[in-house]
Amino acid sequence: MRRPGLRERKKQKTRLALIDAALSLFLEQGYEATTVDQIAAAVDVSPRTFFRYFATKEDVALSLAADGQETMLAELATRPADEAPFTALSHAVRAMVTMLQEGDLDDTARFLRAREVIDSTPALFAGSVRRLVENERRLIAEISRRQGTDPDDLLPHFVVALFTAVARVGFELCEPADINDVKALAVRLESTLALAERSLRPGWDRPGHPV
Amino acid sequence: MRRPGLRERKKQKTRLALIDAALSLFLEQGYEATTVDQIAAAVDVSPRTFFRYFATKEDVALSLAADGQETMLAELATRPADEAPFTALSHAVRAMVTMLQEGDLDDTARFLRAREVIDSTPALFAGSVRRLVENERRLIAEISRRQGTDPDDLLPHFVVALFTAVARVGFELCEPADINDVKALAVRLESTLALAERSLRPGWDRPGHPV
DNA sequence: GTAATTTATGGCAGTCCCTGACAAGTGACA
DNA sequence: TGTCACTTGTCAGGGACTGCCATAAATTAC
Repeated sequence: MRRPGLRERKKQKTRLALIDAALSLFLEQGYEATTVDQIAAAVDVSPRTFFRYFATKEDVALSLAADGQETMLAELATRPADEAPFTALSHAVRAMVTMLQEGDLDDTARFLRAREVIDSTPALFAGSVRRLVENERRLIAEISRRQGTDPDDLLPHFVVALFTAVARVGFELCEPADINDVKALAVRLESTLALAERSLRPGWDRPGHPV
Repeated sequence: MRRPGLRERKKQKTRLALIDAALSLFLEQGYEATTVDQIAAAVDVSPRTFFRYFATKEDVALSLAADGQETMLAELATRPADEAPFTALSHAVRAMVTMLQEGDLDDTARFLRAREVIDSTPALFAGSVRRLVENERRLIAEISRRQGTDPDDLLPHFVVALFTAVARVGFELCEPADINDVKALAVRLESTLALAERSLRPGWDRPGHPV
């Protein structure tokens, strides 16, 4: 775990600075009202450089969530192969929240701030869901690999789509109480997972159960 | 059911012409590669007019699916109030497919062509999911109205999100067999609905069941 | 320590999506 | 037929995003 070179550290620094500046501006004056020129100017960087860090304007708000998805996928890969798919997926999301609780305080605050902006901005919320769904392909691949089934089977698609739905509701903004700490977020997620658990028949997510 | 005036008929005609031209171009040279100028030129209409018919470039491909969602919502409103939420939603999607089967042949062909383009274009697929999710708000409102519960309750959110997931998988392109007729689409949808039916516990979508 | 190489950045020109405003053309209706 | 409402085209412009090239900084080689 050698600390990376100066160049790399600088890059991470500007990346975070861009995210922070963008989130502040989005909260202040709204997402569509702020231009990337403004964001770049706030960090004292050229607009061209902004697009070298983030492919699109919405990316700057969604990149943290994307990171979360990566850790989720990584966690999923470590789950025992004999674990039921939905159970494994549930543990994977939990790992994401756990990482938030254990991680750097600044990082956690930033993440929650991004969540707040995303939830209150339709365009960003849509983008967030888009990413979630795009990520399903990888989850399906991993699940069908674990089960040794064909990725084109209906079941893995169904399991993953259903899981995505649960995760989506679990991370949703719960009115009227703002979720401003990780704890409340974890509670909300757990109650949604529990609801799913008691709504589904045992063994529903494994092949061979039906008929 | 009086036929609308000339002005209205002309508008519908250009609308369909724009959709057809756009779908052809998208299939031919890809979505990103075609500009709205090209689409407008193909219909002999100014680019400005294109945006009077469709708010965005992706709208021209998604508007038919949006129409389908409208008929679904309308059907949902006619379902008996004592029907279980998920059952009512299932009947609502079925009504959409039925309408396709009974409707004009040109309309059906156009719809399937749009579906083909959407499924093979990541950007459009993403937009399609976005619309689906945006529509959830209305579905949630309707479901909680039927049940007499608070729209902020976890349950209606859960039911609708889960239903959206099922519908999404049901309309998915099933490799390697292309779904090029409505019949095959209906079959796929039914088998997904059946899978959901036997995966869920009876009464899961009504309040009071848990504990 | 200096030179050579790699990599990040800035500036610029240009494309495309999308919008507001105004003027001109076309159906609706008395 | 004449007035009114609505649709369309044109124009100007903003904002997102990209390719290209020159410059500056950090890394590596010597």
